[in-house]
Amino acid sequence: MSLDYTNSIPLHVQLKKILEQQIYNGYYTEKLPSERELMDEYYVSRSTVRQSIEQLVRERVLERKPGKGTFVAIRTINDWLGSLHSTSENIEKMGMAPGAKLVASQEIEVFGRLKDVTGLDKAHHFKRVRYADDIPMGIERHYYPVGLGKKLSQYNLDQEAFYELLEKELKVKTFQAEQEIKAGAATRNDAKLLHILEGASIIIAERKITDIHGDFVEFERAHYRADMYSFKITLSRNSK
Amino acid sequence: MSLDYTNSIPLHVQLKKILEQQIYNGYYTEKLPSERELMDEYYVSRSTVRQSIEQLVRERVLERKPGKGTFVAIRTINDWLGSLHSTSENIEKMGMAPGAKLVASQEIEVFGRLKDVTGLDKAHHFKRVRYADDIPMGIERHYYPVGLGKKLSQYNLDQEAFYELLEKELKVKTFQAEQEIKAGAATRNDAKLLHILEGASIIIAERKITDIHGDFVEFERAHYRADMYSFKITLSRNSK
DNA sequence: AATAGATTTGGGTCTGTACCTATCTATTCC
DNA sequence: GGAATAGATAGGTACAGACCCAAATCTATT
Repeated sequence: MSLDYTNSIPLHVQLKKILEQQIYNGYYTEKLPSERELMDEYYVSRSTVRQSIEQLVRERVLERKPGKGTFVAIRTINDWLGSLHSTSENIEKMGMAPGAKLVASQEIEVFGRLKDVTGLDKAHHFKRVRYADDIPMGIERHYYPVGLGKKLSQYNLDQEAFYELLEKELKVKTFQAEQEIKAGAATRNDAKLLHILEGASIIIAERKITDIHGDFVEFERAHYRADMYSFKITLSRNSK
Repeated sequence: MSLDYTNSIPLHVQLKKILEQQIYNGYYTEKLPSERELMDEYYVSRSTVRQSIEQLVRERVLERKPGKGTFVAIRTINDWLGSLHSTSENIEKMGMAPGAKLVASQEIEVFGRLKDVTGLDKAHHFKRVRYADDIPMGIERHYYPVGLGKKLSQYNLDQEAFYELLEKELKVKTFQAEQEIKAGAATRNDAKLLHILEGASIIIAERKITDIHGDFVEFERAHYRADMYSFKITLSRNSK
């Protein structure tokens, strides 16, 4: 691929798109050519190359290491989801051991709201209980396309793995997450699993994750004990 | 103020800091000098000036307008808080009219957790009920340093104003917000105001806002009806 | 064989220059 | 008076060259 000099689209924008593509297509997975090499490859000046790369660094797609080179930034899904998901770390800070137990894994028919959100007819459903030490803290229900679910079900899910599996083992390229946080009351079933009273307050987090192409990857609905779980977010005026 | 050429701190970083200072000190409130003027003022090249400005544009402190100039970006507090606070807009989208009613405004002694968070002994406390059409939706409790509270209490707070007042009238330069979202149960008092049953699920949002110097500005604790209110957040891998 | 020093490679900073397009204003010509 | 045009101003793009720091590697001396 090469740049179109007659096009009115700035060269650094064109180059940025090309590099981005090559990264997401897996052509570059680690180290990129040096800035000077890219100059020669695309017949542009170093500042143009640098402008393209700067963009991608800003968007956290690339990382620069002085003296070494420019690298594809490998951010785990938890890195960017982490800004929200934080409270499981808090549990660790409190000196408690986080854990999880798989209580269900099956293919199901999908209908209602779940069908609207996911766009699926059938889904693979995983149900896990989350623990802090031995205290049940929340119930997580994960829904995946059947193909993906089948693959996932071959792993041992009695751990904190899910997202790591998606990324590292199954090479799913997650991209965007929409999250909604609300409150509700525990059903009888919830209550039993969480060792709380039926009707007690729970905090409900729903999350839909899509990949780079906008395709559905996962829907999660989690019910947490209100007395054990909260979400923390820090916002800053200049989003440094 | 001028740049230190002997210093090992890059010129564009030094310049950035100077500009940032001047903005936050109110020296620049609208239009900045042109890039070429800044070149002459600080004896640096245009690209260095541009680098400094680019940084600030990225952090949403400045805005560039081709053919016009570079301007201080005037973002209201709701612009950046908005990424979370969203559901009051949802109510508007549902065709309902948002409203508020002040039910208390007084100076109080502060203790316990509130004292820890705010670092105050006394505070001014405002209590408001939020409505969607005529349905009570949430109770907001705002706590301010007494001086600020006194000023605020002179305005008509039976509206959606608070943050606009802080910014436009009182010129408070808010900067950072820490927000925590959890669930809880309605107290008898809550229940009465919200027209729900005692013990019903509510969603609790606590927010602490500090200014540029890290000084405390506001603490808010809001109780929303779980069936009327939720928080939505969209996260993206490359935070474009 | 070990280590101090030079070399190479790579990003970081900075200058100067040139020309582009967007905006606004003042002037000129119907 | 109103439309077309020419400047002036401001940011946007792009190039070339120079020199600085960081990291890794090679090399020569101890």
